[in-house]
Amino acid sequence: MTISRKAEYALRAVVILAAAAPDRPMQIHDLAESGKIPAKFLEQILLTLKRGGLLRSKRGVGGGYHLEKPARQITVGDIVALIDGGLCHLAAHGQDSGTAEFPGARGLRDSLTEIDELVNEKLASLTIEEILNRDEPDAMLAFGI
Amino acid sequence: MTISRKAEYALRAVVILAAAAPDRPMQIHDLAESGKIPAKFLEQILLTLKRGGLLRSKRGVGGGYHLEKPARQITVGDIVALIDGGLCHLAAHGQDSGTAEFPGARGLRDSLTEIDELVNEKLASLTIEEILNRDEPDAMLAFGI
DNA sequence: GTCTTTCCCGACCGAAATAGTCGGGAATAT
DNA sequence: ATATTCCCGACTATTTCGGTCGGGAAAGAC
Repeated sequence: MTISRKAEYALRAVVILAAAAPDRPMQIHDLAESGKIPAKFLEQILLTLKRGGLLRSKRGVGGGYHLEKPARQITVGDIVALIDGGLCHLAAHGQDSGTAEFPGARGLRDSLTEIDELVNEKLASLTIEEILNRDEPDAMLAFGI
Repeated sequence: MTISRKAEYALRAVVILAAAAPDRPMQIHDLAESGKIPAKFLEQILLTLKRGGLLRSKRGVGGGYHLEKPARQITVGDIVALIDGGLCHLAAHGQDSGTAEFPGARGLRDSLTEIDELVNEKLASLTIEEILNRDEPDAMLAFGI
């Protein structure tokens, strides 16, 4: 029913990276500290995000992670899909769930699917950039925009 | 991330009961068969729904379950809340999750909470009656309404 | 009464998912 | 060389999920 803790850690990490200087990579250690995320666990997560094409990494001294693409092109949906494997499903417990046929069965399936789609659309349209802008509503004003 | 199977069983059961004759109670056994739900598991579920005030039961010969109130006054949200204990939460992993403070933390929380609320509103406004009507879109026409 | 039907209800249980940890290896820079 | 940093598979502990089991208690039927 909930987004996994792992996915939430992933979101935190990406948000932090998006807020940081885009040229300087940030190390797992620092990221873990800022986000209060177990470092070794975060390692796994970042790797997944990297494999998913959201992050880029660099090894050795001065290495670390940074975003692969601009924050406006990364959505919460992307991240959750990578980490939790697929998006939210209220309906669809797969194979047999559709098998049961009783009066109202179709209506039930359809109704849940509809809500499903709503959530997934929302997650897919919510970008990291929006989240950041939301955090400091007057940030843009401060920059005279 | 998903609605639990238990909650889906509960939904099926209530939908079936709503579609059945409102005066004659229906037994666990029959309900289990119609909904393809493990009988003993269903027993647990129905009991919870009863304690939650959604169903009423009668023991002995000719006993069974029926709705406590009309289908239009029972929502999917009611059922999910009773069975899964609380509604959907994308955000809010409770105690410590709010503790982490980094740039974007608030925006992240707020964004997730907003989607949360959207889903919960949807679930809370979707009634069993609507589900049933949806199943047979022309049922009302058939009755000359 | 007593017998049958039906719900009531707590305890238990195996499998899977969750939430990590561990220990080393491979690049990269100094 | 050697320190730093990511890479990566294997392992583990805990919790949740999805049930099962076995008896008890009420309400009629006879």
